Amino acid sequence: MALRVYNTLTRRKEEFKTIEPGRVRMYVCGVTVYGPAHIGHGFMVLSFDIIRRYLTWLGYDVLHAQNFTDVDDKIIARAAEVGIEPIALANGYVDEWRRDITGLGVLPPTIEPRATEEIAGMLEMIAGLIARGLAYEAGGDVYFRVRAFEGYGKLSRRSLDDLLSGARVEIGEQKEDPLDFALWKAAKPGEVSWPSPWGPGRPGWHIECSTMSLTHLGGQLDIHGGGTDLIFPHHENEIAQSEAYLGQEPFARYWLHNEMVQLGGTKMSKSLGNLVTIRELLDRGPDDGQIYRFMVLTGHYRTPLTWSEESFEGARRGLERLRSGLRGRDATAARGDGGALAATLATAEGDFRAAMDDDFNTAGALAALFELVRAINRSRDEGVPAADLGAAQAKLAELAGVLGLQLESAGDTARDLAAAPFIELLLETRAELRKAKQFALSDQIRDRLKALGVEIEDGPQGSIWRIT
RNA sequence: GGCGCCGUAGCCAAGUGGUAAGGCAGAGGUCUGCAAAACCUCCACCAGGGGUUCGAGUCCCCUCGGCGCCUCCA
Repeated sequence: MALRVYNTLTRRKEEFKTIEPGRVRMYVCGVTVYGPAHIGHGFMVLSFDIIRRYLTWLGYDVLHAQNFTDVDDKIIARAAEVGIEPIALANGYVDEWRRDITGLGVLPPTIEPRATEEIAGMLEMIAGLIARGLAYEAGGDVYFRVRAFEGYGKLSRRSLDDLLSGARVEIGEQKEDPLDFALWKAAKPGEVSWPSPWGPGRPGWHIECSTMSLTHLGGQLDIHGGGTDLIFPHHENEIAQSEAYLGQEPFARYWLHNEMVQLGGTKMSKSLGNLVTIRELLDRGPDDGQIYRFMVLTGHYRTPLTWSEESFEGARRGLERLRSGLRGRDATAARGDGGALAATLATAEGDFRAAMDDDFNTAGALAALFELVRAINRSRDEGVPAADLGAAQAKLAELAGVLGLQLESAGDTARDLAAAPFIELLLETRAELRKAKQFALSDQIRDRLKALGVEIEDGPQGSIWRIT
């Protein structure tokens, strides 16, 4: 079974084949850093983090570039409001962004280019487009000549006539055609700017992604990702610039787009102001980043995610249940055999992979993991040998890790190692007390340990404990 | 208006044409000194109406409802 991905360009699922064997070049449009990131951005980075992790697990060497747009109209406007330099404002939100996505457990991209550090490459590309007759200078601005690029509209499935009705020309712009878009914008007096052959100015929004993917990923891409709201005009324009400049197509073999997060019936966005920031989410609890990831996993990246406290709480409980599979790793007396468990293990991994191979069907992958959890828990109750149980638990943790879920609590790995023998001692003592029907004392031990963050659960094979 | 997406149980949600995964919540049961957890069992006329087909949640058309994009957007 091979991986199949939904390609926005063709509007169908296609078998995934890389340009270079074993290597994936993936460029994902990042964010404009002029405000705090919200959970819609979180959905985007989580979606592509999961895709990246899965590709890596399949054995691909994944080059993952994700940019920061750190100069544009909104940044300049916001900086003026706050009274600081645009670059300083952008820097602050870049730092905040990195903290936020770390809190979501997202792997840092391989390459994180910033627009302001790539000006030279953009100038070269713009000059090249002018030389090819696909762009022109007008009053210090440079525009892309849309009608000179034959394939314009192929990603968003729009005709030039459709576009014309919605096109608009800002005052002061000297476009040849309303459809043309800016590659370079002349600086207004006092604005942050870079020197160029056409006078001081700054890059247009779209050119940065074309340049950075060319510079850092070497031209043609395997995957180009981003939110659906970027299909038009951003990605359409990137295609025009890149294919015109490179003289080859496709710019990207697979265009992957995540849907939008909904809040209160409409899209969550900065301009509408109806948003929950990632910071707010993470500040609520140390585990809320993982819970949000679980919530994302229960749906699909191409289906809108509706945020509600109710579904978030459902995700919290679901994640807890998934984690129940890792409880009581060493508490099993050898009894029974692990044959059934081993069989489920193989089935579950196969189901997991089949689901993920089908355009990253994470909900289906989770279902396979729950199947495994149930088998593990049943086996633990039955008293399967520790080695069989451990193998199944290791596989569960591995597959969950492919989705970016950390099932072991921090305490399972490091913090409690030193305390473990003492906790075991207390459990043995308590077992004696219970045998002697000294329930007041045994309950006291349970309560006191719980207050210290150690939860005891009595089961048919003895008691197990875990750090909460 | 143009280009698209979606409508599956109280909630979230998957679903290659062959009588519906999974999670949460709920009901009953097992285990247990108690608690918690776990385990077992139960819980869907797939928005509505036509059509194609031996057979449709799945394909086609229409209606109703929700959403996105149409040069700020993840």
